[in-house]
Amino acid sequence: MRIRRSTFTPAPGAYSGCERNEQHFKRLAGRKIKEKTMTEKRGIAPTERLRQDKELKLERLREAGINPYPYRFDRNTTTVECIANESAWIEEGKEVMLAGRLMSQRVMGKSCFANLEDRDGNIQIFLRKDEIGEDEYKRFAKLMEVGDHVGVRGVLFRTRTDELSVRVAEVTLLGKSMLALPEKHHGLRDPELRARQRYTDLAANSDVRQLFITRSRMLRLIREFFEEQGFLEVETPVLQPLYGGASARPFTTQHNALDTKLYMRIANELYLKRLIVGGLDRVFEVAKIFRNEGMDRSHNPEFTMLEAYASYWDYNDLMPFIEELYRRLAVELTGSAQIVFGDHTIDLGSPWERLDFYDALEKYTGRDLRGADEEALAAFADELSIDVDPSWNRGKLLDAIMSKKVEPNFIQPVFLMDHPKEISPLAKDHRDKPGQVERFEPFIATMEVANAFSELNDPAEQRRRFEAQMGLRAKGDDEAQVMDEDFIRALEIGMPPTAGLGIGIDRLVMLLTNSHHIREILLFPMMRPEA
RNA sequence: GCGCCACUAGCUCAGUUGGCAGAGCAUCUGACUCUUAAUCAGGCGGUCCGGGGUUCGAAUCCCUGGUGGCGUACCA
Repeated sequence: MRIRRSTFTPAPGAYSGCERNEQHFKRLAGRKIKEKTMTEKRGIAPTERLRQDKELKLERLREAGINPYPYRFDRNTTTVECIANESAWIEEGKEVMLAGRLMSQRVMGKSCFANLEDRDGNIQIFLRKDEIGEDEYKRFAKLMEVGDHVGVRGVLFRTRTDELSVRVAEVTLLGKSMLALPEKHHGLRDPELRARQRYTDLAANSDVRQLFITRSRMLRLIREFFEEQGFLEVETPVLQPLYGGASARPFTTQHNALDTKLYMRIANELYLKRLIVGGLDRVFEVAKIFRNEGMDRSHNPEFTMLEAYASYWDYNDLMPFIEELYRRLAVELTGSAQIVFGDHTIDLGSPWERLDFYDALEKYTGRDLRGADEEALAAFADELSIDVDPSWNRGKLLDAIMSKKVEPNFIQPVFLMDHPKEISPLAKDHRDKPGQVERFEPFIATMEVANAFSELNDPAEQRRRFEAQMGLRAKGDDEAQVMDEDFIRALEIGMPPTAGLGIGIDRLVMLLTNSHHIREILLFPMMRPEA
């Protein structure tokens, strides 16, 4: 903890019993001694002074018989409802009871303006000494301050400068703030502090609250969409004895009672397909996924992925399905199927381009790689100044060339289709294209936003694919998938033709909120622990 | 991982060639009954990220450690 840079040190005893905070207070205590000696010459340190001011206010409130942390408040409306019903409520003289955080306070002798902010909005409140009484007025002006939670009772009116306001008859302190809120004009900017202290970020920056409200609405719309189409929402294990369904390194953990190693899931694919085998027909899950890999602007070690499986569909059914879903989300959340992302305007409305994997490579590299063998691909990758790992096979090489030379061109939505079999161990062979599978990945703004295929349901073929993966693993590819005998048994029980889909929820939120870092759209992104 | 950049008051930021550490907001005191980044007057507030070095003198130059940002690599 870099104490010097942090205003937001909790009150001693506030979280007693928490080891981290005990350490924290030890440091604070050490610091106080140091500052006391400084006080003699230079006065009191700002964090200490702010705390002392606030503690004095608390004490005075208690002396006046006010509980600074009361139990509840009966609000009968919100700021947004006040704005929406303004004229009717002014006319009928409706008494409104609002609760929120005090975000500004302008005291002018015997009258005072302030702003009250709740989750969705902000409204000005107005207090006069001769209307609420001297004691209550003084308490509000002197002992309540920006950051405090307050409740007010009053009526709506328009000020002389024509701003909708609440003429307050009674003000109630609902929760005293003991630490200063960030500067009111600029808010909290430091990206590290914003992520580490999301509570402060949310309190200080209303646009951040709006973004996470949008994320929540998006998830609700997605659930509605899948349910309309007859999908059943299910839950599958996070802790798994075998991990599978994707190529990635897992987090490992230990179950004490079973004395066994467990993995945090890197995908839920194999479990959802077991449910299709069992006859649940159409299922989906909004799943927290964990991958033990690097972090950057579009990767967090834990992230949210939606996976869905539909019996009797193939991957051709999923393309219009995804187009419709994304278009609807854009329209509902941004008001238009044309969304702005950075410098680009992206059209989610019209049918998306469909591009065969090898055609895409040819289009952007000028080379037809369909028949190219491993050696030729390695040479070509080298030519394109791609760092080639000698352990890479044909599939990895193709994938690397695709990532480096082709994907950066995918600004407008495109379905990249029919991937090489080598990099798709769970997808069904393409019905017409030997060596390729029935798979597609939609790209938008160069981000891979989903992954879908006609699911492989032939148990013998699935076994051969797993065996090929195990071969890669033996050669040192620690992302290769592992054999799952129980999954093979499930396929032997019998899986109908099925189409499967995975959607990266976080990336979709980034797209629809024009956010360019995953940290911006996760409430609590992974951060290095505070030292 | 690697490369480049940043770190100054609680917050947002200035700080010239190496020469006394600055502003706004917040906080405190006073004035003010329609303000709204309220205003006006006055006051308090600093481990210039930590450690080491060069120098008469370091926020500033050098070395080193920490944290973060951007780019790059693997991945969704």
